[in-house]
Amino acid sequence: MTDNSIKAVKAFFDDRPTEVIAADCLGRKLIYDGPKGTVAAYIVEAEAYLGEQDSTAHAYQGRRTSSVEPLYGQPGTVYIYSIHGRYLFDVVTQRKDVPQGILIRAGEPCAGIEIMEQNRSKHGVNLTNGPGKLMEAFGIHDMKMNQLFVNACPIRMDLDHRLIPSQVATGARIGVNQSGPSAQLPLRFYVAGNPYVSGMLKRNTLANNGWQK
DNA sequence: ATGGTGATGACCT
DNA sequence: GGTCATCACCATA
Repeated sequence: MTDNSIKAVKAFFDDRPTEVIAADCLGRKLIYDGPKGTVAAYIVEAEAYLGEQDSTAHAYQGRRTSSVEPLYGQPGTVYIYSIHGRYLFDVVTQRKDVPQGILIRAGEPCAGIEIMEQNRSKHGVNLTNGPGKLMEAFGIHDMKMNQLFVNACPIRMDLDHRLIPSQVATGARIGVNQSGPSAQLPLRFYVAGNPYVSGMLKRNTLANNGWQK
């Protein structure tokens, strides 16, 4: 976690539409330096949340309570929240006071798989094919990193080495409030055919897990 | 006291 | 393997 990588990550999460950033996260390596060792996964699914004008977003209509305050921080700020007794991991996009962000929903493990199996008591796709599962696999089960900064805390993104999806698929976001106007927007992005995408059916998986060769 | 951006296991095919 | 009802967790109010 050098100053350089902090700068790079901040630039990555700034100055582009949030949906572009979400799609560009696919294939990026998410790393966590935890107490049991280093674990990492290639991001295979991410969703964009467009803040004040997005009826599914925590900051809809400018809602600004202490719980959503991290969303108003610098690009690259970590926003962790709990739901259904799980912890979900977001990264803030856009400049300060523009409360947009992306939710990382799933990843393909690439390091520390034994640690993840231990943390999850599961194996295979069930390790990381959901937002809560991914965090549990990483061994993150509190909000200590909430409001910290990617690459300046034990969660890092490696922007130098990545996989390229053969095809990026889009769809409506999962589990969002259906009552508002934004519910059906195609702001969910995932690697087509990757078995670690949440809800991915076996019959729809592709060769090479949907990555370019 | 409340409710939500999930996950599980039972049951069916 | 796929579908669905049910679960209880914890942060916030």
